[in-house]
Amino acid sequence: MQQKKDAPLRSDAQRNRERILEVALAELTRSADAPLSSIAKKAGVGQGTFYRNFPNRESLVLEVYRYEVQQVSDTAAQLLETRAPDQALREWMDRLAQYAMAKAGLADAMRKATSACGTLAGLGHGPVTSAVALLLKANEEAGTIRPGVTPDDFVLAIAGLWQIDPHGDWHSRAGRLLDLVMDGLRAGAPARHDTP
Amino acid sequence: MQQKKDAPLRSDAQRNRERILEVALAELTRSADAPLSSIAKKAGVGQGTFYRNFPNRESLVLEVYRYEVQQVSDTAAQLLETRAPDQALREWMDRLAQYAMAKAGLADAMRKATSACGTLAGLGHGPVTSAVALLLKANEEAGTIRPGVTPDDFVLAIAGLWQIDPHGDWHSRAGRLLDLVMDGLRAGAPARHDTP
DNA sequence: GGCCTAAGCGGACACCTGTCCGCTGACGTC
DNA sequence: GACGTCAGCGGACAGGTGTCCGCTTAGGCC
Repeated sequence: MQQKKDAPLRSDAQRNRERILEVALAELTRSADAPLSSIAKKAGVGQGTFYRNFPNRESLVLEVYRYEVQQVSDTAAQLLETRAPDQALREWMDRLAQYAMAKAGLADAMRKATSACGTLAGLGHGPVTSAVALLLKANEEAGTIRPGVTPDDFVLAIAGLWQIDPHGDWHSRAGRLLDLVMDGLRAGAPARHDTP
Repeated sequence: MQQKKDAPLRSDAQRNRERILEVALAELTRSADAPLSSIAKKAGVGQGTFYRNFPNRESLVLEVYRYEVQQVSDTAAQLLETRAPDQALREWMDRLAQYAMAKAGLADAMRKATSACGTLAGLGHGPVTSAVALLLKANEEAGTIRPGVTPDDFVLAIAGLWQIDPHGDWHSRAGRLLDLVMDGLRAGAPARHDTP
């Protein structure tokens, strides 16, 4: 299906793109701010080729970690199946934080992508947005959060995540932040949240 | 008093610094991402001089807008005199947002400063931190917010502010974010918030 | 198999940030 | 007012991002 967009790629172009991603994964894992030019060189392509495939660092990082991002996004639906909506949401945020901290440079890319087009359109209106929308909808319907919260609101609210230093005690800092956000979302919820 | 730190500056150095700030205000107002090198050139100083005074973009921006930042910070105390603590806090956030949006590049500098040293130490542990601490303390004592919130927590919570595009309808987006944060802070407050 | 053509290549280049270091001139001393 | 010294100067430079454009070559066509 998405072949429609990939098919027109010439075979050598395809190979180049994959080689870049391969090298990028290795280099970015080694150092989150590895020079793009060196990635291009190690992949054996020119600057031009590189930048035609990935106009900037975020787009590269986002693509490199696309699989991971997809996974996190998919988690949303799974959590909703086994948890109360609000617990699912809270837990999903934790996973998101975990990934952001684990994958060097991902948080940064997320941040830039968030502020990119003024809103989270930067994420290509991608899987993350869908996941957030899903979770918010489930919670709104269950009456566990205030009505009317948009994915955009949500992404802004957790923006602090992308600023947390992955070294240091990110876990505690992120936890406090997410608890606070969660409480904010709960405020004004129609349903009493004294779930037994 | 603070002469202690300024006095050792040689007269010509002092003049240079001021000329840089002067030019920077003009250039940054014109375009938030004016090249630092061009600011240096227009101020008639070398790169070295420039960077010795301001090691990076944020430090320049923060200094250029220091007066404004100081003003916002001072507002905290004033608001506390005439408003209930929680209203003072909420209103202060609004002012902060307003300044961040009005002064091109300030938000960016704030963001970088925030994530700089892992925590908000980047702000030089400056007036903003003090203002936040003051507001939080007043609210905690009044029982209008949950106890134990640190300035660091707060700054992380409002991090979304620095991502909002100053064009577009920042006012609405910021308002929604800050309302949410405020509700989050209120959650778990010891006092009923039906202040008469 | 040779040819055509445009998709794709890749390196030179423009521009920016931040560093380094030999030189200069401000200011205390006499 | 001459002088020595070191704080401060400033421009060259290293390194990174992103752009541009003449050349190459994959792949359809005859």
